Parts: sequence; structure tokens; C-alpha cells
Amino acid sequence: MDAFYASVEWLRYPQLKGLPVVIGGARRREDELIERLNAERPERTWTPADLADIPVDFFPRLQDYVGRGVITTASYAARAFGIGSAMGLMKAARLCPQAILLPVDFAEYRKYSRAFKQVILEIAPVMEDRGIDEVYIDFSHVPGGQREGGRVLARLLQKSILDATGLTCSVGVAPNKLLAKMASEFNKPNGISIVHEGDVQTLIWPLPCRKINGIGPKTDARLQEHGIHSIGELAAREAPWLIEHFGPSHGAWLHQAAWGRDERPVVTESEPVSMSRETTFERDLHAVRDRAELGAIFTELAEQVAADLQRKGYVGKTIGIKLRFDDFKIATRDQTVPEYTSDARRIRQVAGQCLKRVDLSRRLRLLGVRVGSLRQAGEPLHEQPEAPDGESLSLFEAQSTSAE
DNA sequence: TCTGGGGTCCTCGGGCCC
DNA sequence: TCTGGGGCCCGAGGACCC
Repeated sequence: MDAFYASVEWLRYPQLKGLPVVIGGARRREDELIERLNAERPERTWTPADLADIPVDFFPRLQDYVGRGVITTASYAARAFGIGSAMGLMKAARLCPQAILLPVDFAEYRKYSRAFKQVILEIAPVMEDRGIDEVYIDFSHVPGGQREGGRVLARLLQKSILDATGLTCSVGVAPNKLLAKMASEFNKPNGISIVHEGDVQTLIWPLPCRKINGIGPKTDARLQEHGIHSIGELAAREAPWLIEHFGPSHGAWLHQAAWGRDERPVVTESEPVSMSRETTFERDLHAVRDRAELGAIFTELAEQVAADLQRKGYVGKTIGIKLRFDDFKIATRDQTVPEYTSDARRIRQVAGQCLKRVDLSRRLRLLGVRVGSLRQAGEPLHEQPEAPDGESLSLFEAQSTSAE
């Protein structure tokens, strides 16, 4: 299989190009920026179409932010200060107080995400959705896809996406998904990189292990303990050694990944497994002392999950909660009920039962409600296993069921 | 001045059934 | 009758990703 990996880059405000910009913090809408502009700069009427005209000095700065929150993403200029995704806003403010802080506006991102994927689907229909700004594409059967090793198609995708959305995107081209994802990192933003099977030793092996999609901070730390820092050093370990230290599944995968091997197909359709809502409180809450407040939040979360399920047409039967305590320890509890539901009161009730199974002496920082084991709401039930024919019945069952 | 929200997948242990 | 094993489901936790 030949794979593309494409991810879009977000630059909504051309006037901020080259400046340190971070997106993160409390969830807000761009509309609020427009409202504030109209209130504070009434010399003209501002609309969402005027984003490019907003004066740079009008944007809020990191140093003015108060409260809990993390960086969702950061511009390259901001990264030069050592700022990165998932960093606390307070820490980022120390590194670069003058950085511009933009609100997170997921509704807006989803709009652009859909447009970006629609453009791709029209050109290359075998597309796997990997989140809000990333996709894999199998272009083996796209007409002209092989021209210049994929570069012609990559350029076409970039131009079509830019025309339709105004967004730039980086593309990696490689024999499989693993390498295509790594290739896309080589030339950001708005770049195209092609990695061939024979390039693994020269282009991939010098990289740190963390660059492999699937090696996170924990695995990386364990690898480092064994003196493995680069992908090449990982590739140099024998598979049995990796299996001994990382288990049969993980160890074998590490070995394959280090050699650039990946057989996973591009998956064009998938059903959701669970839906959840969670929230971090402005201050830590105590189960007894803040009972009323917690109860209200709990109910609201259940209502939000229920609304999500109903809007998307799903029902589920595993209902659960997630707690994060003030020491950042996480506890989850869930319970599977006999019937599928998307009813807010039922979800709230079962989630409440789950909550009773947790020691609530510590203060809480986060509360979440989750519904899993989903199926589509309209779908007929397949609860009954298919009646087996006589020969496949087990010895134990044969007597009791054969009469039916 | 730490550390969001919404997901997926994997592992492991326990209980149950055959 | 007792014991053991395999398969499956469930629940809890962990790692990782965008």
C-alpha cells in the first residue's frame, strides 16, 4: 500500500504570521473577540469576515491570562521559546509572556475539518479520518497518483485545500501509514516529503524514538533506561530482547516500527466506541462540602452525553464515571446495564451508582461521565446468538437446547 | 502559579460458564 | 464428585493520540 499522511496547519490571522501565538485556555468562541472589538473599537462594525484586520495589539497576551488551562497548540515562533502542546498556560507565560493567546473554538475547527476532508475525499476517496486535522490516504488507485512518486498528487491536494479553506497542509508520502506520518513531519508547514522503503536507515534511524507514533513518554523513558535513544538504536535490538522487556505484543511492535514496517490498512469507516463529557472545575471540590455544586455539574454532564448520543443517533449500555483527584490520580468506575439507553436520567442514575463505589475523601479536580458499548439507535438488536446447528453445539448444551 | 477534553486500544485480574 | 482449563465478559487502570 502507498499512503499519504496529511495534516492541516491553522493560521486564521495572517497578521499574526511569524509571531509567537498559542491556542488554549478556557473554551471561548471567536465571536467573543468580535463582540469585544465592536465594544472597544466602535469606529467600524466588525464581522467575522474581518479577522485579518484585527490589530495585533488587540489580541490578548499570555501574561494576562489567569486560571487553569493548557496549550492546545502553538505557532512555530512560540515553540522557539520552548512552548509546546499540553503545557500549562502559567508555565508558558513564564517562557514567553508576550505570546498572543487565542481562544479554542472547536465548533469553528470542526467546520474547517469537514471542508478539508471533503476536498480530499473528492480527489482520493480511500481516506482514514485521524482526528480534527489529520488523515491517512491510500492513493494506490488514484489516477495519476504515482506521478513523480506521489508529489504531483500531493501538490494537487495542497492547492485544492488552500483554495477551499485557506489552510495550508503538510503531506508525507511513504509505503505505509507509520512512515507517511513521520515523513509529514520533515517539512512543516506546507511541505511535501517522500520517504521510500530504502530511506529508513538514513532518514528514520537518526530520529529519537518519540517520533514513532505510538511511543509516548512512558515507553520512551523505559527505552532510555536501556540506552536506546534513537530509532536506529531500537532497530539494533533483537526482537526477542524487546519482547522479553516489553511483552510479546508491544515488544514485537517496537521492533517492526523501528524497521519502518507497518501493515495496517487505511480504514475508511469506523463506529464510535464511547462518548463522554468531562470537566475540570475552577477550584477543587469536595464531595460533601460542595455536594450541591457537584451534583449539578454531574447532572449537566449526564445531560450533555445524552444529548450527544441522541444527536448522533447512538445508544449505549456501559455507563461510567471518571474522577481526577487533587493529587491528579484518576479513578474510573463503570457499570453495564441490561438495556441500551441514551436517556439523561438513566445515565445520571447509573453514573450515580458508580460514584458510590469510590472513596471520596480527597477533593476532586475533574468529573466525567461516559457511555460505552454503543450501537446505532435505529439498528435492530442482535442480542440473541445465532442458533447453532446441532454439530457445533457443545457437549454441555446439546441436551437442553436441541428440543427448540 | 503546573498539568484540558474527547477519544482508542491494550492488559490484567476476577467471575462465570461449559 | 472434584479439579482444571479455556473462553468470554466485565471492570479498572494505563498509555497514547489529536
